[in-house]
Amino acid sequence: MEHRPGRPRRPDVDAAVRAATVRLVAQRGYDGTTLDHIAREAGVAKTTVYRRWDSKADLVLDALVDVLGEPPLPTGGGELRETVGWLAARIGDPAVHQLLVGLVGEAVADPAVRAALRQRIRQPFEDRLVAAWGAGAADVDLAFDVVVGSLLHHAALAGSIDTRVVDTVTEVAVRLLSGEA
Amino acid sequence: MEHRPGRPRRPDVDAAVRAATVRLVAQRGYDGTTLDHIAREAGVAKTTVYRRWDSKADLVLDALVDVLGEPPLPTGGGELRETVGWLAARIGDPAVHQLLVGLVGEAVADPAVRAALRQRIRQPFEDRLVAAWGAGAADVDLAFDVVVGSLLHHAALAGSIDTRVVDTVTEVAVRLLSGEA
Amino acid sequence: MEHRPGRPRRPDVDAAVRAATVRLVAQRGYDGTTLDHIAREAGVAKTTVYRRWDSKADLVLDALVDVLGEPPLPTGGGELRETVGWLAARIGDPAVHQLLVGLVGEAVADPAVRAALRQRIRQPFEDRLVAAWGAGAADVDLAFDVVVGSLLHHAALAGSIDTRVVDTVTEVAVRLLSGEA
Amino acid sequence: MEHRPGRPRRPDVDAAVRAATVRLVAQRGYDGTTLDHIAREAGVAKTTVYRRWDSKADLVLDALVDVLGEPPLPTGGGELRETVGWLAARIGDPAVHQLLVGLVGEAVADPAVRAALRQRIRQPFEDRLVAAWGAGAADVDLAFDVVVGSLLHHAALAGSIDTRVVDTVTEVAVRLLSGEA
DNA sequence: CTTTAATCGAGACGGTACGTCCTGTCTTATA
DNA sequence: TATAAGACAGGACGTACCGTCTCGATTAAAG
Repeated sequence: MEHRPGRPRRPDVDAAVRAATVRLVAQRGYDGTTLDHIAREAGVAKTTVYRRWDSKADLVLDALVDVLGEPPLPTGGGELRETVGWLAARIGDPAVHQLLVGLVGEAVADPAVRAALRQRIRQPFEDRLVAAWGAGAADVDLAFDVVVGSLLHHAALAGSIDTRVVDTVTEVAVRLLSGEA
Repeated sequence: MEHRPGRPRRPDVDAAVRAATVRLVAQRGYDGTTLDHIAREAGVAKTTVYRRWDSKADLVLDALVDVLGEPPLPTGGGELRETVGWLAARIGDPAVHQLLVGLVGEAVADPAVRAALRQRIRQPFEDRLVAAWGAGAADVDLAFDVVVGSLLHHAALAGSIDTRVVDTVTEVAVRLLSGEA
Repeated sequence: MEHRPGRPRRPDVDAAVRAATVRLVAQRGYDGTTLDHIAREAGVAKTTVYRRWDSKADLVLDALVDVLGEPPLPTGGGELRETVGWLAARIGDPAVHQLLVGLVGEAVADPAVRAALRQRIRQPFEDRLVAAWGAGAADVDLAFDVVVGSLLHHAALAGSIDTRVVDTVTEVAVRLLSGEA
Repeated sequence: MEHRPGRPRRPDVDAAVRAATVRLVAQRGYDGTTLDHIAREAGVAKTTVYRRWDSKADLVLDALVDVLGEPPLPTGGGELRETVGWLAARIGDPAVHQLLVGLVGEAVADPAVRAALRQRIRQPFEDRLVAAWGAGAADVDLAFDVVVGSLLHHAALAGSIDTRVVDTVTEVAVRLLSGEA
């Protein structure tokens, strides 16, 4: 039980700021959301936000990890479709795809965001599937890109996500992972 | 042969500005590229750019349409794979995916960009496939989203595009369009 | 009659910003006056202020030169007392000493402000006396420092300026300049 | 011999903090000196500084009183010129005028600083002269403002203090106090 | 050959977000 | 109670970018 010197950070701030971030980005998009606005919404000074996260991208990624949740544990047979379906459904959540599409935009120009996105979003998903199914890492990466990329792009062009598309994309990814490609 | 009164527009400006846009966005990304910078690079005043395009998004879309080119005409049998493969290969061009990913980011917040992207990028592709193959518009849209979305997302997370991925994604899309889904 | 290219600067902005600066600094002091506040008060964007003046000190000095006015022209005999008395009276104006004391504070740390203060405030006064009276530049500088310094310090410690002090300081300076020191 | 409950204050802290303040303000000026910086330089936590002094101005004033020292005791005839000359010479010390000019800047906007400056800097000087010489308080105040104000202003515009100026100003003040005005 | 009308270059302008800095207050554990 | 360490609120700073505007100068066709 270690004690670091100095005043401890307020324990509720992280959650409040993340929640404000999710709420505002879902409403107004990544670029339309100001750090000043997030701070005010969370009832916190802007300096406090910058003390805990290095940048807007860092904060949004953290909020995304939080709101995304963890892939379900394998519960018997058929968990492949279950896991992939869970991912597709999560992307369907407007909060999730708004946060994600903003980060993808940053990732193009910033290798650090790129790496963080791979490690904190794609990796847990990959770990689960590799462990439970013995799938190849490269195949899982591809399936992930197909599910997330297709649905994100669909959402960007259509404004929302059609359930039929979710199902079809899930089907495609499952087939890719089953080695039928 | 119509003549509007007043000084005619310099005929070479459009091409120069588009070329500067492609070059700069490919190098520095969408957000990292300034309109002042584009204008200077093209040897033109910022006013001239805004007289011809309504906004940064409008200009970038135009530059993208230009650099993307047109889907190849059907040349006999097998043009389905040919057309889809052409699209996938074009996304592999760094200039293309840099321009596109910036626009997708804008599209999320701006319905006008959304509509323009659908009409000027996806529509020509769809028209070609529907005309030549009798495919359903909804299926073509889906295939388009899978190809473009998957590859864009792959590029965003990896920094570049792997040829193996291009091939696999093409295969998946062709299968979707062949009605085997 | 030269024409520089580009949109000409709005001709009324300089005066409006200077006036706002004088008004606000007189009320709230140098440190208590924000550039945002000045801009808003002048009905102008902050960027416009920064385009015309390099820094807060630069702007305040300009406003001071404006509100200080010019030493009176010699009108016959006795203009020595007249000129010195004019200076002392101007320092008595709250706007003048508020602006000035702020600049003196900056001058201590910033040689550029120091030089500007010497050139734009003290020089015109010195020129007048040297030209009309043949006084030595060093003596005039000293007299200037005594008048301005004493009254500024008096104002800083008392909160306002006593007329008796103005008269005595004027007397001292005149005597210094008359060569009786 | 009173004992207050709790841990006693470290006895060396006051001196260390005052010394750090003098050193840093002399080097970088009042505004250029941070309380964080002072604390670090003194090897002390910022909290400790704020427990002992109410504000930056309060601390700097205290450091100034310390570094200024006390006017010399009358040693027979001629102590008027001696006392005034001592004051003028002390202002010539860069540390003294850097600290002082910063405080004068604060005094303009803050009546508390004004009062403290009068009481802790000017009062001892006044007391000495009134007691030993029977001079009027108003005259002493004026002489003080002339000496301090003139030299401070001279230093601010010139960057340093010329000895000739110190002598002349001393002379002027002595004459003012001798009732020859 | 003058008028008319639109273009171009150059740069000012409003508005808004950025990320940094500093003061003074606070909250812990430890002495 | 003092201290070290550091979190926190609040607010100013100066910079950057977008899209609009206002000029003078240019260029062609129309009168």
